[in-house]
Amino acid sequence: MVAGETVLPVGGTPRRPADLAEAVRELEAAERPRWVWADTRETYTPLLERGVRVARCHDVALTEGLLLAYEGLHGEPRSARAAHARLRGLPVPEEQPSAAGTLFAPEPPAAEAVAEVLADQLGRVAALPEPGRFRLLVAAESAGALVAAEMSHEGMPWRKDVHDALLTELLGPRPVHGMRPAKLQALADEVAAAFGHAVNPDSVQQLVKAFKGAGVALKTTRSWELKRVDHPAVTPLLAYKELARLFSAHGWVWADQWVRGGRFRPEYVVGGVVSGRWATNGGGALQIPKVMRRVVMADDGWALVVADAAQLEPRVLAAMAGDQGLAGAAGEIDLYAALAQSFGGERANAKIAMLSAMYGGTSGDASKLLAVMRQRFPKAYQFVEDAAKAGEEGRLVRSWLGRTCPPPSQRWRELVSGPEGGRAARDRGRFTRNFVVQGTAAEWALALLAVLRGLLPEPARLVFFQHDEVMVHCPLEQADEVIAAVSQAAAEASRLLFGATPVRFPMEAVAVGSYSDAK
DNA sequence: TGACCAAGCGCC
DNA sequence: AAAGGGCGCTTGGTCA
Repeated sequence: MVAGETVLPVGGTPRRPADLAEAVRELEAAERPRWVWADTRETYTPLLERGVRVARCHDVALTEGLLLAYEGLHGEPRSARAAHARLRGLPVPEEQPSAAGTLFAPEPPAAEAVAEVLADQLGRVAALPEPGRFRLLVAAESAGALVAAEMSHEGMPWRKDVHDALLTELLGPRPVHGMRPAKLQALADEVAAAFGHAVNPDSVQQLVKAFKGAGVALKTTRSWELKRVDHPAVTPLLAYKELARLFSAHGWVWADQWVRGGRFRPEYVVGGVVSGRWATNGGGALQIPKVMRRVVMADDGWALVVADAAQLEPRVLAAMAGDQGLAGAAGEIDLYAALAQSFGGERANAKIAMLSAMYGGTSGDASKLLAVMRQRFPKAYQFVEDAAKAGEEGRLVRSWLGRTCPPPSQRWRELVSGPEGGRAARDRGRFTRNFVVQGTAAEWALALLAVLRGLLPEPARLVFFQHDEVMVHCPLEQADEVIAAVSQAAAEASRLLFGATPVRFPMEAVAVGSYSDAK
């Protein structure tokens, strides 16, 4: 083991065994400790490659990030090295943007340094007003890091042959490098023909110019704006845009880069979004077009169990705000239907009211419906209004477990006191209004993942997670057990976050052969 | 040539 | 079904 490698069980002595993976395997089997390490992906991935899995960990860097954000220091370097330097009053090293981009990765911090930072972190958590909630957040975030590393290792089943057939059907056969596929080229030619001259449909400038020449003034070439234009180029152009995106973002080149051995292996970035949602680094795993779902197929004799949390955000709001009326509606499977009677019997209006409250919408009937919401569900209404007000005033807001939004930038402070200040304030108000809901929904989903991971029978594996949706790949005969595990995990996640609440969090799972059959 | 930005659109 | 917030990614285009 390299000197300075940092793996230690909580309460134990730092260990530097000759064979790290074997040592972890043995200790895990004997004691099931909560492993502490500087960075889960770095340390856990090599363990997974040796077939070693662990149940629990404490990720020092992720925890530091959560604590710094809580302390109003969002964006400060959060690595274990940086945390240790801060603790010792030494100069804090710059955050490495990405290990891949650097020739010489910084030396990992010594186990003793990690132990010091851990002790400091536990102390900072204990001093918080709600230490129990924050501990749950730290545990969930760390469990998420385990899941992320495991999902990258396992990969999502991806049938390259089906993918190729789909692309060929939609675009024509794979073209030689640098050329457009036949159907894409045909659409580009149609666009050009409609204008009577050559136009590159990928160039905004050329398109705006061409439309101008045809007597059509466009502000943008967004598809919703094009749809309102009466010109023969519009239909082929819209078709072109849709297919061009498939070709460039999820086409053959993408597959060559990201799909190996029948698996798509993206790198997930835990806590990559300020609200606590995950991001991905390359591969666009969270933006797989719906039309491509048919390419995700279970292995022979296996099934995909797919589940998404229904109407998660309004349920989260109902539980957080402690609004009795709303919580009652959130006790039903269809929350919006249960709200309909409060909004003139219109389910659609109930939905607009809820979404406008959570996102700060103002369009159409929103203000009228919000007035109803304010009167019928005052605590829920007040909850998001308070979050918005805090944001507008430059204050911080926190999720249910304590994830904290970034403070306003210096630029924002300048803007707010200027002539356009109202706009900037309202923008931040919408952000913080949404943050408290989206952030809490994200931590509910993390808790679900953490629990579900522990309930899955061997050899079932989590293979995909997208904000409020999970996918498990398992042998056919385990499908029923996995489906039950999903709803059990949803119930447990709800209990962990909110204790006894009338709010239900339905998560109905289905077993399918192909992802496209899940909805 | 590479770095950077804006537009546009995919997902939740 | 919208509305809103959050992202990643590709292309074209500009600038040094």
